[in-house]
Amino acid sequence: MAKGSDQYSVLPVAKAMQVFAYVASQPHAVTLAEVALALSLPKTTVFRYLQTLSASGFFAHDIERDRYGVGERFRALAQKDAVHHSIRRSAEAELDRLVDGFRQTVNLGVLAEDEVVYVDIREATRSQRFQARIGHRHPVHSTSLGKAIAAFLPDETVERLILPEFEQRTFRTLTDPRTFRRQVMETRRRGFAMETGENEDGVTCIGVPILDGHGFPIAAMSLSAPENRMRVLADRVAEALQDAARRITQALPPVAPTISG
Amino acid sequence: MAKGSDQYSVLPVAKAMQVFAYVASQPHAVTLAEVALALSLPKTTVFRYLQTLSASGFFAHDIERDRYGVGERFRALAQKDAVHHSIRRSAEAELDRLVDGFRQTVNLGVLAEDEVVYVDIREATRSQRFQARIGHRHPVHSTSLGKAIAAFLPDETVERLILPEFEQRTFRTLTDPRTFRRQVMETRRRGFAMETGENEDGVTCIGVPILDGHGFPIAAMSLSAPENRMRVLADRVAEALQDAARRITQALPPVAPTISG
DNA sequence: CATGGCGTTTCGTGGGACGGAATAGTTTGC
DNA sequence: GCAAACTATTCCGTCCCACGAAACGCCATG
Repeated sequence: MAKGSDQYSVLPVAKAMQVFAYVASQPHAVTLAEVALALSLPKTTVFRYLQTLSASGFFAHDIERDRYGVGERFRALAQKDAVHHSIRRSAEAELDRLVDGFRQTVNLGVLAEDEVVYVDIREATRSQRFQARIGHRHPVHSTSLGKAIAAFLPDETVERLILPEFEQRTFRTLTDPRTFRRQVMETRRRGFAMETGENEDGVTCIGVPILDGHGFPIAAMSLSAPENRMRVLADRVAEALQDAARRITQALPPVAPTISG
Repeated sequence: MAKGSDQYSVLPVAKAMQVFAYVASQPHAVTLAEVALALSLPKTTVFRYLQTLSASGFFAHDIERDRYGVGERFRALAQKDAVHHSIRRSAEAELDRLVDGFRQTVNLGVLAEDEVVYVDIREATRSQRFQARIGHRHPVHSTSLGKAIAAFLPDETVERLILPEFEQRTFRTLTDPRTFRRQVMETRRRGFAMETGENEDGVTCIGVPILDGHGFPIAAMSLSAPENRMRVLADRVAEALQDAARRITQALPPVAPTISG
């Protein structure tokens, strides 16, 4: 039970987290007095933390019984994190294997707010000048990650992703919705997506979806290489990516419920 | 996004929870600058919160990449809460049904640190003088809840529950380990546990285990009544409890992984 | 070599977190 | 049925420490 006195720790926050941990770990909804006693904190202080945590939706205050429990906001966050975490965790080993095998940059991405978010990136070289960074967002239509995911989404969802104005990121970016639809069909058929300098000049990508147990594309994985390099590697890369994606699907925890759409 | 300025809110805590929510909702590990920008908070402040949350184990600080993500402590809590929550939630309707049907107090309990913890209680009458309260703990050997759970636990675990000195709560409490073992066998055979004034004078209980998909007793449910009342009801109560428990098992989310033993 | 972006550290200030004590409201127990 | 004991809530004065601007140092970038 570290006191959290690490130079920069904010005491109210550290103590509130103690309260948080206690409440979340109990099998039952708790009372103010119980928490104060268990943590040896003044009840006024605990009272304020409970109020604060309830006000922000992390706790639920059952007025009737005057008891505090974990709230839906917390559960929603936990659920979201669990999904993301299991994706990253299951993909780890395969990303390493790919970067070792091809000596090229490998990306893991998910769809969020209709954009591709880079979630993990393994660089082969130090010259990362043109690479994306973790957390960066790129359009769906200009990336192999985006195309790979879109291809395995229900048609309605794909239509929603089609913006009136697709951003022209390079002179090669395909901005015509009809072209996009055709590529989606093509990707769905052959199982992997391609992108040649449409997102970043001189860089080519091959991407594959990562499907959950229900066949839903919860993420995608891509390998990017300079155009001339990729010309040689393409076939082997496509093969390797698809194999890796299959193994990741296997490694995923059984039936991630994905409660909220 | 309520500011959480509800009279008693502690600002540092409220803001730290904003940080918490942001980090947990992102699919990727985040940087200090990203959080500060996203939440429009001064980076010094965010820095301190991230430090505090990392120090307390809720966040994991990846020093290598200087990124913050959700930590294992948080996941463990979330997991624990999810299990407890799903038990309570699945049992709710059945508890109500039982209390309505028999007009007697109904209890829901789980095992924690080798004791029975009351997790939900529905009182039929106002005279709650002798009843347990939510969060209270009673011994395994003197309650029908405890016996019901013990009966469906692996033998090794049952042995661990047997203390050198079983507490004598009433003059009827059975304190002999051999008697306890015999009752456990008996309970396992017939599917429900009985307890007559062994925990509280004049009160008799019948308890049944609530099993998860693997047949593991994750909780138990009991109905308590005055001895003379129970004499009449016993058969019907045992029947009803077992039916209810079966339905709760059905209502439980598919395969609660129960990651940690 | 210069520039910008980042995380870390410092520091002085003032607001607000703190907790004891008083209040109010409810249950317990005789 | 009244007193005692418990609870959650409110009040208030003190003093601490959370705050955030600014400075610093460290890579990367170009």
